[in-house]
Amino acid sequence: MGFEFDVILLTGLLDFYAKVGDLGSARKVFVEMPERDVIATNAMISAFSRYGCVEEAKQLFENMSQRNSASWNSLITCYCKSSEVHNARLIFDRNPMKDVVSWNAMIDGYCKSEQMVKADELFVEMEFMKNVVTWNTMIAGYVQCGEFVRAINLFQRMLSEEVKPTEVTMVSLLSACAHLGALDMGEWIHGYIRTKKIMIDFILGNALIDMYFKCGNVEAAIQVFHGLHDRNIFCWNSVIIGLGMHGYGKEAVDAFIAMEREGIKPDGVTFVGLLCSCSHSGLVSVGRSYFSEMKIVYGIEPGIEHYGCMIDLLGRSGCLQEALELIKSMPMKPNAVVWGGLLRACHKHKDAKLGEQVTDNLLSLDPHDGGNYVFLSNLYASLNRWTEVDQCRKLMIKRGVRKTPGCSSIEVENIVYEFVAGDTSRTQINVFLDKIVKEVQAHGYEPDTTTVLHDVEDEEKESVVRYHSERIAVAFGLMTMQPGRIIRVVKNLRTCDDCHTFMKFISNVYKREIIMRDRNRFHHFRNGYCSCNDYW
DNA sequence: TTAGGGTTAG
Repeated sequence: MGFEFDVILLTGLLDFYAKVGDLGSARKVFVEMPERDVIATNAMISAFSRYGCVEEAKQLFENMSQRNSASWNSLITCYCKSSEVHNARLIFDRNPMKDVVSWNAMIDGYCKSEQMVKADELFVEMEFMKNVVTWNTMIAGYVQCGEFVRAINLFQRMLSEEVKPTEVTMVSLLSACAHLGALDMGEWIHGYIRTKKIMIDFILGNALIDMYFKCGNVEAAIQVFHGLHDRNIFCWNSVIIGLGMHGYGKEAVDAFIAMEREGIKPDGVTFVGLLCSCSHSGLVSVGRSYFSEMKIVYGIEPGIEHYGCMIDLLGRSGCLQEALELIKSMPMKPNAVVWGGLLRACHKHKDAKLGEQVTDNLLSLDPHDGGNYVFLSNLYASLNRWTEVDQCRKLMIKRGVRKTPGCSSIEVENIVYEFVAGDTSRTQINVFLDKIVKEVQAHGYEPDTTTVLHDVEDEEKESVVRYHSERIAVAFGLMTMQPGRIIRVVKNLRTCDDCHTFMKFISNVYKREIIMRDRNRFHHFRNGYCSCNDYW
């Protein structure tokens, strides 16, 4: 009795040390235990696994005279966590007492290393052994790999096989909806959570808030936030980031103040959200002062991402020199994002001299990002420097750099439709789009010729800009959606000036609200105006 | 003692 009690107690202590980050003490407890049973040894293996000490875990495992299934599973997890999926598989295959946990651990290992084909092979092989964790692992895996539609499809299969989803399932699905901008689907999941009375904890609450913001429904996001019993730093951060990306800079700052009042300490992510919010709303002095307070008042050392926000904030508002000085004063080496922010600012404020200087740095750091070349090319184009535009294009061809194709999606009746720039195969939509162009031209819209070079590497420049993906998506929305319904479009890149103007005209001429999420932020078009005040 | 979920800069 005494021995058992000791072992259980000491194992608990070992586990406690491991979980609070003190591997040394955990190991000491283990070594000094008078006797060690399987459970204690498994706990030690898990502790090693937590800290990536694969060799120690393996040694301990190999020396065990007796093992239970948890021993095998702990080692599988250990290899997976250290990205040694191949070794995990060797243990998995050797394991004589495979249970559902072994399979799930192995599937998760494949998911985390983005080997979804292998994960799916095991998933299929499991047949009736699958439990809800298996399904959750696969769904989360697809989300982590960016295969959002697959994740949703798998969920539908899960329902058809009558497996009862859990709050974990919901979190992954909401994350998929947030990425896709699939509001209808997100709302359906919220409804499902309510009818099935699924507990809304921190994580699920945060997933809902994030989904509503990223799908363009600010009010619903705020409502969920206020409905939560408890809010942790993730929830506050999502609110600050969400408000900022919709252009509610002042409200984001207010949220930050409210958060402090509630006694929650901001972290690095909070400041990314806060500075970014200031940047989108042109709150230059507020942003400057929060940046300077970060370390002194809040004890948070600014990271490269915070410098990135500041350079964007300063550059966008026209303080190009100050932005450059800040880059020079950074304690770390500036990366492509930092230089990219300044390049965009040079483009906006038509400073070709600084733009060239910045580009040298940028292209040496990130020679394969097509977007950078496009931006430089646009900068030259806006200054009528066509020789340089041409050189830029040739350089891209020489280096084999391709611009990411523009892609927009729109959700109609629960189905997400995707459109790619320059797609002229959908004749009906394009005919309709041409009609829209004529209509808004009659109301004063003039196509901006400088953005014709937005897609420098494409031969069919004309048709590409005429059929930028967001235009096709909006045309499709106007064709298929009931009058008065908000058109919501998600684009993978930043929208160009010309499309931005075009959307403003449509919102006025067709009396339609358009909410567009681009790579950077949200644009709410209504009555000929955009919520970003043309500042983006 | 073993498996699944959340926020972040161009």
